[in-house]
Amino acid sequence: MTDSKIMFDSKSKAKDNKQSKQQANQQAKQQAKLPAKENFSEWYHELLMTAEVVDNRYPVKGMCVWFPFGYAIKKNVYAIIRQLLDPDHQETQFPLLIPENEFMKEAAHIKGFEEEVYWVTSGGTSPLDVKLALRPTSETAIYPMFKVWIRSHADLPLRIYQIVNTFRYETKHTRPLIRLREITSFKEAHTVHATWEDAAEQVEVAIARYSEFYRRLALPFLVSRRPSWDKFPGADYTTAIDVIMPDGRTLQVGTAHHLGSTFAKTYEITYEAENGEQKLVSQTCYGISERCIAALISVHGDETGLVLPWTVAPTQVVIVPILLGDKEKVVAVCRQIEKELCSAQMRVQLDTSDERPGAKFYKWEMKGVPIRLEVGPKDIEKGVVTLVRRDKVKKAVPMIELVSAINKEADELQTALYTKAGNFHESKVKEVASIEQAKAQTLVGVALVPWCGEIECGHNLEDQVEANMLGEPQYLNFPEAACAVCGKKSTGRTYMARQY
RNA sequence: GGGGUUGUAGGGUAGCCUGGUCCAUCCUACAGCGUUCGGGACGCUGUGACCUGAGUUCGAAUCUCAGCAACCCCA
Repeated sequence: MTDSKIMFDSKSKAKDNKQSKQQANQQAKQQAKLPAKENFSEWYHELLMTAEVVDNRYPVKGMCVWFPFGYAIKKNVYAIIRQLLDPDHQETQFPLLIPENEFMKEAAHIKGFEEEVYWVTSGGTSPLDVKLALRPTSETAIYPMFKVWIRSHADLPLRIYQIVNTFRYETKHTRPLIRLREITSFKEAHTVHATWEDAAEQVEVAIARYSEFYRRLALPFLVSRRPSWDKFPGADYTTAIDVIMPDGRTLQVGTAHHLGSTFAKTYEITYEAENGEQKLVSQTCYGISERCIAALISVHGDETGLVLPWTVAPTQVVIVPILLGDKEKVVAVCRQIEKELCSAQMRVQLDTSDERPGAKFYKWEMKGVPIRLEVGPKDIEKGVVTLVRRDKVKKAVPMIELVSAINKEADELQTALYTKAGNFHESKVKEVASIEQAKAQTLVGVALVPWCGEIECGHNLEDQVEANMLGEPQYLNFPEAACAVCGKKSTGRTYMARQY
């Protein structure tokens, strides 16, 4: 009797357990989805981990580990940069360590970086005679060599670039890929020219290349001339590219600096002109870092995970077999398709793991794979493949036209991504007339504010609007309007935003 | 630069307030076996954690201090 009671009890308990387990299961599945993108910060951090882009658990502040998958994205993205620069730039590599005496030569430059430099002060147990800086950027490493390399006008223009890690002791809050103490993938180009005008032209070339780069990533951006108080330390002027993030703040994802002859004077970089005269060179430098990946991920991603453009996706097509009926035949057909797509130069993955199809769908959507193919008995019977784009467009395509159909869908996906991103971008930039309007707009996006160009008015704007000035929009013309501070009429404008 | 919150298996969590019930809960992930497979399968078995250091105490995941790290808000 007691036995039966115990049995009853344990049985009902087991039933309760099962129910609560199912509930917990459902809950866990809900939680497995990413947080809403409106909650940008949380969404961003979780996506980086779940999609395996970077691992922020490395035990040094501001330093991340690239997961192999994230690294694969990075390689593909940087392949585009290389492709755009290689025709007239030479890739090179300079040392990480810079001797203190070289680093300390250029006063304006030092002032901009001195609080952010890591120093190597000893070798083993012996203190170093000359301290060594970990490059926060490489001007002071490269330019002493330029002095040695450049002799005559025939050596100019000189254009080099390197993709290296740099170190900055950031005191502000660090964020994966956005604000790091070790920037792992700083692409810095350095060019040397005979005249100031040639260098100015090179800045335009740089911006054009970067524009093309971001177009290929389907990312809309703003180009602006940074205000004088926010230019690169030692530069004549700085032109920058910013992307608007989902929360309306802007991320600086590219800069091009006209260095004039500031560094040329300091490092005595001169050339012999055709008339035999020794002249100072004019220089530029321009850079892009892994922030471009942060922008890529943030702008295109959604609550299901990454959304990657075709050109940079580590896996472009995933094939998911639906193992029903004649399983061996399904797998055989999948292998055939895999082979065909590989020979069409696509990055293909056939997922034969023993998860169920649904689980695979979620997994590869998290990874941002542009195109998924589902192949099951029904498809085979009809001679088709079920094709699903990452933006959820789904159709059956005949097996014989598969390669061309995929190429077409990849193109359309790219267009769709760009359109979507473009609409978002447009919706986030607004012309305003007053400080109050600018203040309201910068809480949600970017304000385009009339500005006479006076430094005093500029500082005033930043103080009163409580946002940063990105600077004057480039390649755009505006009608006359009254400066939001002093009321003076001009055609000048500035973008204002809260910046990352 | 200023303020705040937090640190428990690979990830997410319960326990902390009020020290002993905890060789630490649950979900997920992972490993093995079997049954499954057109949108996150199930059963059985198994692996895995109290950030670091010092202190208080008979006794610390729990209290105190410091360090390291992460996140949020403001400038």
